[in-house]
Amino acid sequence: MSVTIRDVAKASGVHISTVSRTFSAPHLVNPNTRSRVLACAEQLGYRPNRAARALITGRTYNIGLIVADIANPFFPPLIKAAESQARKHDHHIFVADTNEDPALEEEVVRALAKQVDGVLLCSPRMSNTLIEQLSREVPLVVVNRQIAGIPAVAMDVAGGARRAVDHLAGLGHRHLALVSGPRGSWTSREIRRSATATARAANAELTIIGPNPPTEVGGLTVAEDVLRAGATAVLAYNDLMAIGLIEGLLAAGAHVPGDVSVVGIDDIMLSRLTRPKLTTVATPTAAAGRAAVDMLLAHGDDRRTTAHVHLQTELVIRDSTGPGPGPHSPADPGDVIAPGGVAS
Amino acid sequence: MSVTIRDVAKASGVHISTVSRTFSAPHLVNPNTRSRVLACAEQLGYRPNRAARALITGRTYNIGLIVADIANPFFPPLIKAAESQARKHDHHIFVADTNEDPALEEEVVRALAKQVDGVLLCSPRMSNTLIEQLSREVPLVVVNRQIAGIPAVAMDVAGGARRAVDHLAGLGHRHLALVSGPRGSWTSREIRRSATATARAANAELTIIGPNPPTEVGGLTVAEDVLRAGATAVLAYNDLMAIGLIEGLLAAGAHVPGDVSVVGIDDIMLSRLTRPKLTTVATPTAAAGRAAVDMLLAHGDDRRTTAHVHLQTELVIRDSTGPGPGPHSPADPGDVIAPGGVAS
DNA sequence: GACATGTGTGCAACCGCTTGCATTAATGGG
DNA sequence: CCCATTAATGCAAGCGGTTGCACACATGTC
Repeated sequence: MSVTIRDVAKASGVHISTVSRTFSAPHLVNPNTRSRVLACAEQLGYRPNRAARALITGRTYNIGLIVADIANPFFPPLIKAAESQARKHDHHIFVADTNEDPALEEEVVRALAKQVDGVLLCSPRMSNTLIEQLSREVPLVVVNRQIAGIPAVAMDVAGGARRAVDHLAGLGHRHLALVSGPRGSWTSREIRRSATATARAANAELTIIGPNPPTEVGGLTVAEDVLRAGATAVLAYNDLMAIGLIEGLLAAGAHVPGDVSVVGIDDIMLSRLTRPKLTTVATPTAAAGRAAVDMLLAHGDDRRTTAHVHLQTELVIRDSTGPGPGPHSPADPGDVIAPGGVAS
Repeated sequence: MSVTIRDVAKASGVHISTVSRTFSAPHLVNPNTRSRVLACAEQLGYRPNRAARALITGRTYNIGLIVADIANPFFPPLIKAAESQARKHDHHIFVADTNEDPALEEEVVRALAKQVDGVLLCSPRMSNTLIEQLSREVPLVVVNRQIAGIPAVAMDVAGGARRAVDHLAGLGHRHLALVSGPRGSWTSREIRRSATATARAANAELTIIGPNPPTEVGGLTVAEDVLRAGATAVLAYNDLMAIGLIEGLLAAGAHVPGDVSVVGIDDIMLSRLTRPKLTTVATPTAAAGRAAVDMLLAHGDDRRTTAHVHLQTELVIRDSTGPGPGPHSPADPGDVIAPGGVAS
């Protein structure tokens, strides 16, 4: 069927081991022989079988990339960057979608383990202990998570959340809401921790709503909760939820940012295109994808140090945030702040 | 390092071939032996090495999925559906991004060929002859392309384009523009063919602008061309371009749909969220992903018939299209149709 | 009781490739 | 001219599995 090393050996009149060396250790073969072998290989269309090679070398030149939801716009830029970086190093990537299901994550890591040199676990939902255990079976790099002893690339969402809350408080909002993300998300915990501390420092009230599925629908369905809580500004776990939330608020008759300000996180492409344009915390997803691949591939060289890469985030102020009720025009209890009939 | 079939054999006191059969032909081994082997395997954490198995069986249980641009919102739902469907059949998928580069497509197919049972070529940009050639090296299914002898799943974009043009003509637009997609795209050719024929039948003028990169920027940059051409309605190759185009039109001072109506194709998630909401031709991307995987996996059974699956599209009318100048208020040559100072 | 039949297991070759070791030829030094 | 080096290649084992074949044993049949 397919052309193997034996065919090339036969065609060029050398032993298969010489053909093998021509490709994997060229300096060991005589230049003349080498070029003859290469010519034959070229002519026959020979391509080394990586799986066969991996069997003996232990290196597959494959990487596993596991994400919670491919269709979540946060991930495609990360996947794209990782794939591109991987191919620069002659690696291919398996992509698996775990549907936000921790059990599926474990299953997929194990299923992939034998065919990859390592796995990138992006925003994993499983427990730290399980991740530690898996990392003994296959090299792991986690993205958006921090676990002692596991190489990681994390984005500074805590700093982003702090700046977002400060921004809102600075606009005069005294009652904030945090629409949190899915259970098991390290990012969500970080945001919550940072937002809580920052709100307290700014002397603002913070209502936490969640956990919620990190989707547009997840945001849409909490619009009522936000209004009922009387918050005039909201930080959402991600842009998708923020956008859904805005839809929900508008549907309920509340204006954005007139009645309620909304900040998202991620700065997905979408966020520049909705109306109002979304104020959000930009996360460097492409850089994270590249960095994660680099760490995974470098990891073999130096098992002693487990690096933790930290990437900065940035608050991008657009049109979904505006001044709050402020001290001089306080929203009295009982005031209707939206045609939806919700009291602040 | 890793636990192999030999470890299990030793632990359960049988020959490796019996262990092998326990997993790949259970009916051939005595129930008692089988359960003993399974118990040992379980206890040792044994997992068959698929690459090793593939070496001898020729089945890798992997699929290659090649797309032009992962970050293009059209693809993620397709990838997600394909991945999910593949895993239902116990297959894993490699994802490769070719950056709209035909040469890279060829390279990637060849690089992946040995490690997969087949490749899904989504919206390929390379030539038919090259695809035919590659399909002799590895089972191929093409998505959004039709080539005799190659299994394909195609969406009825021609029908979609027809309905879109009819919609616009029906609104009274006499001068349409088609913002076409990238060179090498079958979809783009289909749209062009269908739009041209439909416009002629409707007795409307059609200006073709392109080829263009199928991105938001690609749409944005042709806004001026559209205005200069004097078209009052536009069909874009995809939603991303349509959205970029709308941005460009608004920036140039033209109203949408007041001055120019815009129709996209794909109905990506984004299109419901922009303002104005985009009128578009919805394509069944998830269904396409599933169907493509099914065809690839079924293909082995029945090499004689090369199926071509055809999926319907649907015109979704939202807010980016409106009445044209109509017969009673024609836009005279010289009329300024937009503050941008463009004559129709 | 001889014989075909079937069941469960072991043996060994093999998938495509790598690699330690042995072998041979060429080279240089004394 | 002999010996130690070095360079280039061949040989064969083995990576983790699968599978055709042979074998041993238990059954059922007449």
